Amino acid sequence: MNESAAPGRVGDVRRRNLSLVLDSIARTGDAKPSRAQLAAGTGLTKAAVSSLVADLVESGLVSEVGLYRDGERGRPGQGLELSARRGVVGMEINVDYLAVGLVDLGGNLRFHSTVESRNRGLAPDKVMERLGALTAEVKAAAAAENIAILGGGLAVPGLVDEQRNVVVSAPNLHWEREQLNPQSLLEGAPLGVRLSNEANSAALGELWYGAGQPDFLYVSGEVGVGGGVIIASELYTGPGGSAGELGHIVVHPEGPACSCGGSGCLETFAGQEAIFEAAGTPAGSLGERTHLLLGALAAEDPRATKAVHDAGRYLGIALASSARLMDIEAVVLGGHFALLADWLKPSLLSSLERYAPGLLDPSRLTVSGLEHSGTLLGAAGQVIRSVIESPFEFLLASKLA
Amino acid sequence: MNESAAPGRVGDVRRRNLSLVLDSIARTGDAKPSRAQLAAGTGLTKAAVSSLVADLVESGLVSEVGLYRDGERGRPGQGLELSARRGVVGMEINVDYLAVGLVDLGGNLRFHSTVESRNRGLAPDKVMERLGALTAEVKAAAAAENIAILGGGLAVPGLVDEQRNVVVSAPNLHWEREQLNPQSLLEGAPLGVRLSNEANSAALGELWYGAGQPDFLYVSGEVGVGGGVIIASELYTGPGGSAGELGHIVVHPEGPACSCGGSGCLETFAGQEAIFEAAGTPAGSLGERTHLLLGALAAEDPRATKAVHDAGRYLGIALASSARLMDIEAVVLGGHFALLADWLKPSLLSSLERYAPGLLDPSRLTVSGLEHSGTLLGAAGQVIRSVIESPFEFLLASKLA
DNA sequence: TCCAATTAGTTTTCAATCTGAACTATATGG
DNA sequence: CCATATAGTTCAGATTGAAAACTAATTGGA
Repeated sequence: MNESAAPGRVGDVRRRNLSLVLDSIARTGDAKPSRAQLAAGTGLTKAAVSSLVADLVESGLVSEVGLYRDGERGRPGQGLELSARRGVVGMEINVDYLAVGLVDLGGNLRFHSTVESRNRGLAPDKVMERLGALTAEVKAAAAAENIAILGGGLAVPGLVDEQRNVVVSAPNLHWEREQLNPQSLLEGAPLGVRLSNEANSAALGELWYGAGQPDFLYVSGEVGVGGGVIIASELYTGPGGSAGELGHIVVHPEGPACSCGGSGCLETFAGQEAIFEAAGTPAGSLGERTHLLLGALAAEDPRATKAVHDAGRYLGIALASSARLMDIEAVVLGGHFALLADWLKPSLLSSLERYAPGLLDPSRLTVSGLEHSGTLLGAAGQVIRSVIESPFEFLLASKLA
Repeated sequence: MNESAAPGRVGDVRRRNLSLVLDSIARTGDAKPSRAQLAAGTGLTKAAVSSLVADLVESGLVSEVGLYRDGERGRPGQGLELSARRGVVGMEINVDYLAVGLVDLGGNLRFHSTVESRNRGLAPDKVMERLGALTAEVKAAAAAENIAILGGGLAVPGLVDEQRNVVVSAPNLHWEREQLNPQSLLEGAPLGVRLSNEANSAALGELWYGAGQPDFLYVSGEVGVGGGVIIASELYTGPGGSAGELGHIVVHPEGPACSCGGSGCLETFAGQEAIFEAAGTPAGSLGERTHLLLGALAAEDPRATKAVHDAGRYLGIALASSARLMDIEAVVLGGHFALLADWLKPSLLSSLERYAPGLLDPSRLTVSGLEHSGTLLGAAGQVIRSVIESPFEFLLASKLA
């Protein structure tokens, strides 16, 4: 007999409805709904909502925030919101910097700190030590604002094994199969720390806290070219968890060799390194080179202009193929593609028009507005969403404690 | 307040468990499980399984098939199976032929008939009329075997709007926005007739009735190059329902114009027409040209060999990009790629190794064994699966009748 | 032949959970 | 100050699966 899914129990109904109510509160956001409004919005009876909300309030996930009035007759409702006294820490390790932030359950970035750190080639232990110093700042800020830290999310620029806390491969950090211990950054946080991929987290940040649309491809141009695929408001990770590798789509059969072992990959035409080299930007720190490149573009330097133009053309080819294959109708540019968007977009759009006419409406090619905090918000948001999607487990744990 | 998902009701538990039990019976297949075995397999109690099975038997979906013995002590169990007296009709409209089949709930193809029909450019009404004549044969066969027809699935080589029964675009039939009335083919069938895409149906047929694996990309080389993406044992259709368009991945930036309006698409290198032309196969019917091409390959004709070799090379590029983007680790070749597999595979594999080394294990590039019946099985299977996934609705309907 | 052992399946009691209706609580406005 | 309106709670009733006790059917050995 094949293994099957778990059987439905009567108690599952409550699990689902707890999540439904919590999600309703989260999505209503600033409007701070009453129990009666939740009943109307979810289709549950007032009786059921009252009982569910009682559990959520008792666990501390939801707070009552005074009476709700809108000038009409009748008894006023009690406004409800996700507790502003519970937070999750977002953390990011990138090639040239470390960043941390504190996000409350409502998705507000309550504290934020970034430090430059040349992490390329540095041992994971060393990087984690530096990150630990930064998280100490977050803990202090949380204590000062009386926010309990429930857990954390740590984003890294590479392929991760979330279950085992292993960075399988982060070529731009020169990390291969590195075992991390992210829990150590937040001892005692009940939900622990979840490791995630930087491009995926940025895509989720964009989904939940940025220009949310249910379906889009997020393109992350950091040192590598990464991508995050959002379908029906969920991250598509593929069977093995590494979907969205836009940087290694083949855009020219006779293209140069790529660090991945293949050849003709998008990254060899549109990665940061490739653009800097084609533009003739001298070696230096990322910040310096970016500054120089933007300056050259502003001065209409022909070499820099052509470099970015070509990158846009090949990015257009990769997006045309991706959009056809995955049926994607919207694209959000992040990372250095966001910085270069003004110079990149014309050739990108004309390339899309040449290789997949009519497929992608130009108005649906947008630039991320979250900048670097998108990754932090997404990394923390994954933990927040996991609570919203299964609050029952959280209630159990908080009842025991 | 945002619209939310439907609230959980106590009755949902039974919906889910009915499906769980039915699915368990379906997956156990020829082993014909007893109630006690189902209880062990699903995690439900014997009492619950008995009650659920009683409903399923009453509705006619499940039959008891005598006592189950395996030489051990104790009371023998009643074997259960999906009823062999209920069936679904699979139907296929393709460029050069029409096909119908009768599939019982257990997935057995009980009757099968194909006729040549040059449908390219023919009006949908005319084609549906011919198909109607063919379905009459199926109805007669079903009556003779005392099988009640529950519904049907109709696969066409194009993009469909399943909800509205519209063929949005089937370039190889020269159909654009054609409204069909598939229900008319099976008047009175309680589940109606579901319209679907041919490549997607073939992929699902492969999943359910062929070399089932939970994750793979099915490549359908009919007149166009189509694809079906199976992730976690489900068809991935994308937000708009048209994912898997492998034929229009850009494999060469300077490639020729494609019928889709783009250029450099895989279809211009590896579509049937492109291969026939490159191989120098003279014009004629599909059957004749295929026969000639296979003959030329067997005779090691250099032009034919090179044509197929090149097609394999570009197919490899498309698969490398797809595998990277969607994290796919297995590929099943169908349609004319299955026929050409012996000559295609070498260049395809070396191309994969060049553009995405190590990504796809050569042993996971396989050829479909279902041949043309895969599409029929998949088209019918979608209706069968819809019953297995929500039997509650079916029970309700059969109780009213 | 007959009974202990074993396995299949049913019946009964109980707890969880939602619905629906009746009820209480708290506001507005004439 | 009371009619009206809206928010929220309480309680009986229905559905459902779990758990345990029960009945049914078969084998094998005394």
